[in-house]
Amino acid sequence: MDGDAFFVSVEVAKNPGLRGKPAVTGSERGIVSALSYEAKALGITRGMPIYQVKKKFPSVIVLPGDYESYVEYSQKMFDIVRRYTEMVEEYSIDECFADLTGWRRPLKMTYRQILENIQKDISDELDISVSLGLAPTKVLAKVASKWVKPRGLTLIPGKLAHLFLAKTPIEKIWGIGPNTSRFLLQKGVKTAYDFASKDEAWIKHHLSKPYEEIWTELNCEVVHDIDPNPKITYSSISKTKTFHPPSSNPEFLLSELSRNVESACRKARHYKLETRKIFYFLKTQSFSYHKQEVAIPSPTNIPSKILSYVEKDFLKIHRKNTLYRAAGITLCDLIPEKNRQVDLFGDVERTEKLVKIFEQVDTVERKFGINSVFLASTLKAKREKERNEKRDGNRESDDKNRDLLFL
DNA sequence: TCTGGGGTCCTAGGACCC
DNA sequence: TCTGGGGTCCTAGGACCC
Repeated sequence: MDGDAFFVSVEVAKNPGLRGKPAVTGSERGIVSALSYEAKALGITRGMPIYQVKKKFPSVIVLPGDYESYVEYSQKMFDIVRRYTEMVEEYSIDECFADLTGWRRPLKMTYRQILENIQKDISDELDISVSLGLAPTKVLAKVASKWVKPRGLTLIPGKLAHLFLAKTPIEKIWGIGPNTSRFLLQKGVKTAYDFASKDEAWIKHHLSKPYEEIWTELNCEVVHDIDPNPKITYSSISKTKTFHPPSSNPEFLLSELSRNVESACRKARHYKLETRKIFYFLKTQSFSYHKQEVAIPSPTNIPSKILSYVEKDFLKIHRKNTLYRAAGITLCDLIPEKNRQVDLFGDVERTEKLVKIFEQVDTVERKFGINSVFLASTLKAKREKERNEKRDGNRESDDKNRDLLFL
């Protein structure tokens, strides 16, 4: 199941006055995240810069993303699918896989009827539309769900798969990107059918495991099972922010990093994870990265600790007279908090104090909103963000009109 | 397409071990 | 000093997804 122009559909559901109009979301990011079918008809595409949309298509309604609503609708949408089977895997905010095997008899419906009911429930109750595809494997189900959009409902029985695959260009297959498509095209493989009909030895010889698995699934044999377990952990957490205008000011850049570190750590604490290795970078105007990796001696999710490592060799990556457009951080090598080990050479007492302080920060934020407490080193970045929001006329931050506290 | 933000998995090759 | 054979772990980087 795949939501149709999901973010925009939710905006329309929240504000029916938008229905039938060309609209896009993403003004807060500067590029189009999602677009209504009317906007698509005008020639707007995903990823198009917002300023271009405004200039070329002044009639288009440009909206900032409202992630909380999208999550809410997403959950309701998946809960509706769960009325028909518990085997639902939430794949992304607007997509899920569901295993309907064996449910025809208990539900007294054909597979088509089950899909029709899911589609109708979602439409009636949430006022958004989805496209559905039914097939013997995930890779084929993806083909099916994209076959007709919006409000599509496509069944691909294994025996008829070849008919669909013959009409599907190889680059449209889930997991086959531009690079592999180019390679396959050179080898004369143009359609998904060409690919699926190669023999196994050919696939093994030319490609790696993930592509072998796609090949198997295109041939109707299941490799990727449906996993109904909710995601409870991460192997990495990253936060990146592009700012404009670009800057070479080290204090400003550090404060942008500081803000990213804080928000990455907030997420890590929420999932009770600690990092053993961080990776941070500055992105230049020419889209190259000046990056640095640091091993953290004792795992942590405390921003001030991590920041001290960032500050230590920040100057190694920062070059004078270079304009940077973005800064980012990734917490890698995440392990569960309970495995915390004390750093023999670190300041144990201070660390324990910091842990307690940030427990309180989390409590304060739960009560007064995210960013009601932040590091002083983040201040510059905060000011910048507020200026931009004022300029762009976006929704104001939750932390407006509130006393600012910082450590 | 002048270009955001957040992830995952796989492979090759080096270091190191018995 | 020169030699065999087998295995694991880690890291960097590529490719892909939404």
